[in-house]
Amino acid sequence: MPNDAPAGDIFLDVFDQAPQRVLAPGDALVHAGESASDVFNIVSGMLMVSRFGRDGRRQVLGFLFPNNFVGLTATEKYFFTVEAVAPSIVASRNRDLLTERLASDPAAEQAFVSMVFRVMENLVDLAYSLGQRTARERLAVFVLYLRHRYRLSTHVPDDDEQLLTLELPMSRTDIADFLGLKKETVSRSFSQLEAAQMIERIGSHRLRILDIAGLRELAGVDDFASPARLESPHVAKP
Amino acid sequence: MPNDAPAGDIFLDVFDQAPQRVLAPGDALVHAGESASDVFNIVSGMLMVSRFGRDGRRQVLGFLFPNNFVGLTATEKYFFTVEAVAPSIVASRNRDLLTERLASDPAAEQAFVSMVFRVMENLVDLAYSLGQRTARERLAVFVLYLRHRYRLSTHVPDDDEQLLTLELPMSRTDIADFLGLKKETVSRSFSQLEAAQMIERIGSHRLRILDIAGLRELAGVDDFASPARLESPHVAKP
DNA sequence: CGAAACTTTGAGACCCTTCAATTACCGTGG
DNA sequence: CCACGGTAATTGAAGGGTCTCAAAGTTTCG
Repeated sequence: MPNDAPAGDIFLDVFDQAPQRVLAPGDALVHAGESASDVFNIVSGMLMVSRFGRDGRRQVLGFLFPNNFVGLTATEKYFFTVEAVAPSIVASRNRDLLTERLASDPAAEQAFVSMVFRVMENLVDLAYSLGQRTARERLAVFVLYLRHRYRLSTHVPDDDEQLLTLELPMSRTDIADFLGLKKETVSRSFSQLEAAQMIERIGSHRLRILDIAGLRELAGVDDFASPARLESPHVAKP
Repeated sequence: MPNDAPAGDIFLDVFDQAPQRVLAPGDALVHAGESASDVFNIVSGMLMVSRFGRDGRRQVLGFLFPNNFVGLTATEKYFFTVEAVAPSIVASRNRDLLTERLASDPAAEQAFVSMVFRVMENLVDLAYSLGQRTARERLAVFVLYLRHRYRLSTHVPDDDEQLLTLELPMSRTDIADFLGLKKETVSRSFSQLEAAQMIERIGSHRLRILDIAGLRELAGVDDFASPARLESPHVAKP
């Protein structure tokens, strides 16, 4: 599941000195249907969470950055797949260890629950994008989303210059399956954002943000996080 | 947030003898942006959870049935709106009461967390529908979703005859905003399902399922719940 | 350096949307 | 109980955005 990682995810200390795994792009960390006995924490790199339909269609649910947790599930089996999109290192622990940690420390439990809610809000944002936004808008949101996640993961100030250059280790197909589009549409939409002077492509896996205000305007959000969360219009009953 | 209600949501006992509110269709229970100091439980009727964009676009996130909980949020403000779509009765409690209940009873806490994960899985299903399915498929899923939720809410056996007749108290626009479509498309897709002998419309707010196998085939799921959760194909790395 | 894979761009088709008109539903009042 | 008016739902026709199919260009990596 997608997942933010603000400072205080203290429960992540269960991964201190945990065994680590090295993943190459394309390597799977968990397959849907597998037993969910282990939980994970991203040490470095980038991973992708997705859900498959029986006919092979795929919805990417989010991307995972360093200090993001993997292992949310209601049942004892994962119903989503997690795989690396960039070379990555992942720490793993038995789920029971986490469960004990949470049970014995209310602050950790609290931090965990709060993380779960952040994941849920990310899913709500994704649903809003998929259901309501156009292709160009979705891509603008995506760029801001990546920037936001890089910022959380690096703890760099929000206006830092280096956040204007973004790495895109995933393929166009991955982006397409995240945004509910086809890869050709993703390419075309990138071209349009570039023509509008909002971004500049640097090769095919890096871009530079030229007009963040324009992107925010197009996306309809100030930051990626919390669009329309503070106040909003709603259907008036005459 | 959408929400299933299997038997053991024992934490709902905090709503015993709680004050109740009566809502008419269109009445809001919570507005996005409002303080989240209260939590709620649906006693009867049907409500709808939605998220608004600043330009007025709306994504409906789910529908709420009796014994569904309202009040999930990471922050102290709600970022979604909940309103009645049918005449409803809702019980309310101060959030602190629930917090104490959960803190003092591990079983209740466990049940609560499990409910949160179910909500999350519903959001994942929604994202999959919005991103990957066609209009007709989405509507087929919607019909099965309603049936599934009615079943959970009534505790009637899965093959019960009465689950073949469904009430649709919400408007076509509500359905459209749930499925990421326009109301005309919803109408047309209903017509197509009817022409395909899968459903029969009875007035505009009731329908009868004629071919549940066909709907499941079209939706790509056996039941509404857990499509592709058990096992799934996934991208092979050549 | 060269081949394979990925990305971009183009042209045409299709599905959903938009705009518009008709029909059905439903609450109100006679 | 029926007539009426307003709102919601359905259906039709035309348009637009995204998808499909195809080819050219670029990147990556052995």
